[in-house]
Amino acid sequence: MDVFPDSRRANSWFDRMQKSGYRLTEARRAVVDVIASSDRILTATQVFDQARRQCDSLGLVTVYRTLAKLEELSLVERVHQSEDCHAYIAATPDHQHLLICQQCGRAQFFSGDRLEPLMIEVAQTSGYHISDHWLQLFGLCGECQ
Amino acid sequence: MDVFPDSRRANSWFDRMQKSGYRLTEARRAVVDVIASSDRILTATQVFDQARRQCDSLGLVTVYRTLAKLEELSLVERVHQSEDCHAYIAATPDHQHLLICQQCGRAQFFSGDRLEPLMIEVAQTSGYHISDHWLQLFGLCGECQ
DNA sequence: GTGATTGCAAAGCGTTTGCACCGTA
DNA sequence: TACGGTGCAAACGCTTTGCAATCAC
Repeated sequence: MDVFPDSRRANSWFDRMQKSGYRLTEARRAVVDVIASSDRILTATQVFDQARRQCDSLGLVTVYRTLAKLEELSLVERVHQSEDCHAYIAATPDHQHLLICQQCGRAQFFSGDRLEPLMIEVAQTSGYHISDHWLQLFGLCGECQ
Repeated sequence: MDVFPDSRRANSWFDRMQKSGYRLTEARRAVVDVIASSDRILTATQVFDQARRQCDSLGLVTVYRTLAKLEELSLVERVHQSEDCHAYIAATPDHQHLLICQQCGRAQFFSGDRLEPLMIEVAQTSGYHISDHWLQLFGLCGECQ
């Protein structure tokens, strides 16, 4: 299911964090383990609930602070949906786009959009200088159909 | 700049609201006038500040309630950006995509994406049933470059 | 040892709700 | 006149901050 074996991704994140000067605490390990191994988008509270099984002294505040650091290191990205913009998912190193199951939150990245021609056309007709784009697909995953 | 002359759009919204059983009050007129005539994305507070010039008894609560009704009638849609998901803009009747200036919030819709082939391909490789898509471009408008 | 990290409690922010008064239809 | 709409104040939920205790390095 996951391209990245769970523990391997978590370990690579620990490395990155340590190299960036962050200490490895039990609380951070728990939070990282949860997000790095999840194939679904998760809210801070969902991360908290799951990570608490592994570190029962964990506070919600630490989840927020760890998420902020992971986002800063581009290891995690925030996911926007029409009603809810408070979910997170493990990021891909290259700029890819998300496909999200609206029922269970299972998500995967895809690439291969050919938006360049459209972006050039829109830039010309609008006079805007376009620097970024966002593409996201929504639907139902195999198990939720 | 606007496809739709400001007052004409506002008036068509008043019609729609009245036909849906909503009363036309001074407060609603002020809120509608602001959003219908703006070529920028606006937060509830920005709508409030601008509409208050026209209706000085206006409360922020009424702005939220009016925005909810306009959204329900598909006259207004919520705009998401990476950091901020609290803006609104006059909607287009057909499903189009947004181009937003990251500096001033000026925005315009565009059409002509050719995402069908990509969506079919992603659906096949992922096993998802895709029902919706989101495309948004970000950059700087002519005046902000 | 020392400075980063933690959890708690409290504050902050945008948004929603309860309610009595007001104004449209 | 009836009842939908209003503004105020208070409540709400999520997130951030202040702080003293704790723990990784």
